Amino acid sequence: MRRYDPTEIEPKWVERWEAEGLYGAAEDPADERPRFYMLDMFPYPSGDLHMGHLEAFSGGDVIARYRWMRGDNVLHPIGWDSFGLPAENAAIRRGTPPADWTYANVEQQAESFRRLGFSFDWTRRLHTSDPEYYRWTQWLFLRLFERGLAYRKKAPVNWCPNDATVLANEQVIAGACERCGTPVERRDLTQWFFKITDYAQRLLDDVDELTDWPDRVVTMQRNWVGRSDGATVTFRIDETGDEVEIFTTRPDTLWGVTFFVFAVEHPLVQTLAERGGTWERVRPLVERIRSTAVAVREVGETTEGEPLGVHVVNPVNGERVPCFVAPYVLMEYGTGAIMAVPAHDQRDFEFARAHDLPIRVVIQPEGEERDADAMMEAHDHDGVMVNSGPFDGERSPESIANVTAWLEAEGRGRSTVTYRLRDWLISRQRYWGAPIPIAHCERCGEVPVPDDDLPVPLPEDVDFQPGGESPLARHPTWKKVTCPSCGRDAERDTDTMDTFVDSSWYYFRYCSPGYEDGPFRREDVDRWMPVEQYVGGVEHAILHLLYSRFFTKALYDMGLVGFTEPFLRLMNQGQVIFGGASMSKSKGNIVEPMPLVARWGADTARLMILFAGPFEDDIDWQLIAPDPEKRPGVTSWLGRVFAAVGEATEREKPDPDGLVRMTHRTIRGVTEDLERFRFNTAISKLMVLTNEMRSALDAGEGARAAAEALTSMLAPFAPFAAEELWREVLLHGSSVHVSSWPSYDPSLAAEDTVTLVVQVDGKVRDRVEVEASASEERCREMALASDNARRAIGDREIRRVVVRPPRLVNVVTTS
RNA sequence: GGGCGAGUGGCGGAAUAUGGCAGACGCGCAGGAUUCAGGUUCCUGUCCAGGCAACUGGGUGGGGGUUCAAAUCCCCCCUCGCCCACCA
Repeated sequence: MRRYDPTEIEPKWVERWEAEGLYGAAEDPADERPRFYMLDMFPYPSGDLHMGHLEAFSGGDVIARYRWMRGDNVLHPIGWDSFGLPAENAAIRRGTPPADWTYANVEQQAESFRRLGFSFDWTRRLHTSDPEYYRWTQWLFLRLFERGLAYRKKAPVNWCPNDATVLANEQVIAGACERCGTPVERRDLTQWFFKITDYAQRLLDDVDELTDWPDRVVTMQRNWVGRSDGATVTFRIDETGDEVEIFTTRPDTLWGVTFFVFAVEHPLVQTLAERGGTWERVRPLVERIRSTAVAVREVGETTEGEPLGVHVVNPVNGERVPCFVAPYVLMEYGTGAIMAVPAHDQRDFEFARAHDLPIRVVIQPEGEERDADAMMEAHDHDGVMVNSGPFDGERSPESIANVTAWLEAEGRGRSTVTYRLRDWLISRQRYWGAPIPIAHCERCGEVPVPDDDLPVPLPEDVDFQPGGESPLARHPTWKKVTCPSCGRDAERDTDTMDTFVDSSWYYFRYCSPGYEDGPFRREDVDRWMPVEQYVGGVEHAILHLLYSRFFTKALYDMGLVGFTEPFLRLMNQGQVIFGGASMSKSKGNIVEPMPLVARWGADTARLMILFAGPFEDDIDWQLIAPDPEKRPGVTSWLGRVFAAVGEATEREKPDPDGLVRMTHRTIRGVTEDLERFRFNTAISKLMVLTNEMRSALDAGEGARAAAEALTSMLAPFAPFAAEELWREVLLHGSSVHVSSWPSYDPSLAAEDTVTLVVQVDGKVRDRVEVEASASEERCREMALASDNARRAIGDREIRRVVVRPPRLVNVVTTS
């Protein structure tokens, strides 16, 4: 009999599978198998693989292998999201180029992936930091630029005055620079944006197609786009005659306006304050808020603010109300000015109370009398309009539409839709990213680099130390170019692109690896995509997925692809944590999978993490980690599988009837579980089958058919052990991973006898074996014949007998 | 503040989609066999209380409801987690 020794068998199969080229997706047009694109979110090469990678990629690999065995032509590619800030930080720390650190980590992760036995098609491997990849990132930028979807405008950035450098939000810790601890300031720089807001409505509408995405991700996408329906209303400044627009979702509260508030950045603030004679008091507030870095500006005092000394006239009733400037009004949303209705908006309410401003109730909740003086909080729900001139008595929410229609008819306002979504700021004042392929010419302005000149390469002789401008801007010669349009001296744009741009299209590139005439071939992409199954962390539930959806829609509009949503099904694995907290270097609680693999094998590591619980749930490694001195439970199970399959091959006898039925039931159950990502219960069913085989073998029976089926079903989960058994013990000529998924006979999978539960008044009193086909009448008889049931009934009268054949009978008595 | 999700043995979890035997499967633990010993492997037991047992009673965060029947459906509350948060 063969002992199970993972460290001996696993490296052998890694070599043989690669030599056999087992996992390539077939591009033969005559191949009529259904295509299945199984996409894992590609990793960032920040070191060796961590437990999160193990879980995510193990899940993806199970699906890919299962689909192969179901007869699909599977595309299961791998690549690296290899641009980004950590490489630059490592470069500063170690004084080596970001590329060295990055590609060393990539190689280590690639080696670990191989050792884990993932079924990747390595011929499609990509890295976003390779010139042959970012060439096409730049090409796509230019296509967006041509269509007006990439543009520049001023935007605030986080600035460290000590390092003289721009900081990403993640580099700002508690309002200070993560490197030197200096408080971060705000600066306004000209930045590149993608006009994702043009797609806001489509991004919202099309989530309805994403029926196989987790609900919470769909909800997050919806909330992030954040559509608000309301009205724009124009107010006039009494003292100056300036007109100011506001946006409101509650035009039905217009008669309750008792003051008016501007954002500190609003362009009229200084003029109005000077006119109102308040600039002396307003100025410090404005300057303080304006210089506060974005990453630092938090939810503050709702009541902070200063009067401007001027008034606006309410267009619905001609009332004159005072104007304020306050940080609780944001320039980025709506119009940067609001009408304040303290009776019906909590923030306005708090501000009014703090500044002793009047509060007027104009929406009464049904059947109540609200007294403004007695109110403890705003009433922001539905109700009946009062004190609202012609609209008294109207009920919200219908009143909102009526008031809006009236505003439009009267020319005092218009129906407006506002989105929370902002344009995507894609420029980074950083080195390790794809350079923005634009030249700045004094005469011609922003001039795109011609496609034939792509890629705009990153220079290698660069100073990474912080200070002054970005590393590319400091380079002595790199930025000097001749204008592609007029031929005069011009300068390259020295910003690089957000790494989210790189990751917004990588799944298209996998379809056309090495293609040199574009980012991808349309027929390749239309053949393989949309992605059938996408697997990755929920931390990408918003940005990465939204940006990818935006890219796909933009590419569709350009005629480059034939579909508008990139990912049909999405599955988010849970996080792997330790001791209730996320693993991190600073906490020193990182557990890496590869030492576990070295000791017990990849199959053990994969099974441990997949058996630990539902795929979407978090796993606390501290709770499932075995005693390091002891053999993990799943390893012992594989040992028992080896023993059982080995013994089964030595038997001449056929499988006993009970084992045959169990085998068919297991095939049915595991198949159903795999369709629903229920890896933990699938594995438990395989364990049950193993136990059943053991019993049969111990009873001197055969188990050969069960051994074949078990080995097949084990293949997606423990590919090495299954392959060893398949080829070396069951002696098949080719790999289990290209064999067929076992099928089941429904009549054999059905149970022949079942346990009939006999209840009296809802309490279980007996269990009786009946044939699965037992009739209602037969079940009733069996139940009433039960001694235990009769004893429980006693002398009480039977009022009713509920029969659910063949599983349950409930005898209801008079008690 | 808003949104979403989750609370089941000593532990991870199963049963929740479709109301019908709560605790599958595994870990751990206890006892036994093998072993010089540790580890390995195998067998038995393991929700709580009472009982030698048959069995009886209780039990899925708390409270209420619907139902012959609720871990599962409905309402209220508590706790925890995640996401978004001055969005007018």
